Amino acid sequence: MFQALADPNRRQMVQRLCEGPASVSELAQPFQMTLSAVVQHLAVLEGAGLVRTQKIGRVRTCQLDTQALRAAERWISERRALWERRFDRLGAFLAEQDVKEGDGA
Amino acid sequence: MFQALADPNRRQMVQRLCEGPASVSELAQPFQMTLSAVVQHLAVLEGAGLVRTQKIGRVRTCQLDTQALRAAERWISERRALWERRFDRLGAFLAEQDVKEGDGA
DNA sequence: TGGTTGGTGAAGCATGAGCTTAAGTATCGC
DNA sequence: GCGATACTTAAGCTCATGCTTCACCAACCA
Repeated sequence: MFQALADPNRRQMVQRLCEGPASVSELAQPFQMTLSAVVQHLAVLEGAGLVRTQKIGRVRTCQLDTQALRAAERWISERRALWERRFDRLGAFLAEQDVKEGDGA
Repeated sequence: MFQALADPNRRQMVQRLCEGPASVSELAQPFQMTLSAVVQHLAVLEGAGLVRTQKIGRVRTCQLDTQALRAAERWISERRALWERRFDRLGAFLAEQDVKEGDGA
């Protein structure tokens, strides 16, 4: 999942898909690379659950699936919150220590 | 940044650092790998701005820096929101297409 | 019907990521 | 001072990743 978002090209594809569904060729258009390469990136994104695709006739249409994005967002925000809460506690503790220091000794 | 979080070992380190600062050796303890390898992971995390470290005497202490986490969170949530807003506008239509495709043909 | 378009699949190649070993440096405790 | 501790640095090895080429199939359309 993070693996999938690690590549700049794939992030750009996600970016593109934010603006609406696209066929494989449309998705490949802004890139220099081969259609083959694009399809491989697409496979990674799909494997990570970031993108869903369906083929109609000979054209495969891709769109974002926000489930995985949600999961990633949650992972990050949980950890951030955890650390920041800890930091607050530490801050309070240090402040208290300070008070005691300045006061007692 | 996403690159840095792409590796499971590094995510585990981040996890560990959520619970408080740690020295390099402490951080390395749960892993099978060499201290060297851990330091290399640490360098990646630090390079991504996820971790800050300072060396006192001969021990280097590491702690989370939530700035980068915040940035990642923002990137994801912006894109998710963008797509979901779009989905709301187009949603009924696309969903209907989906149903017809998957069901009828 | 046959050419063009849109995508698929496999093979191969170059680079980089993740790890190890090994040797080195700076501190700490005795 | 001297050995142990806590890293640091460099080199090398292996396997995964990102890409290309090429052959191929399937649908569209003139």
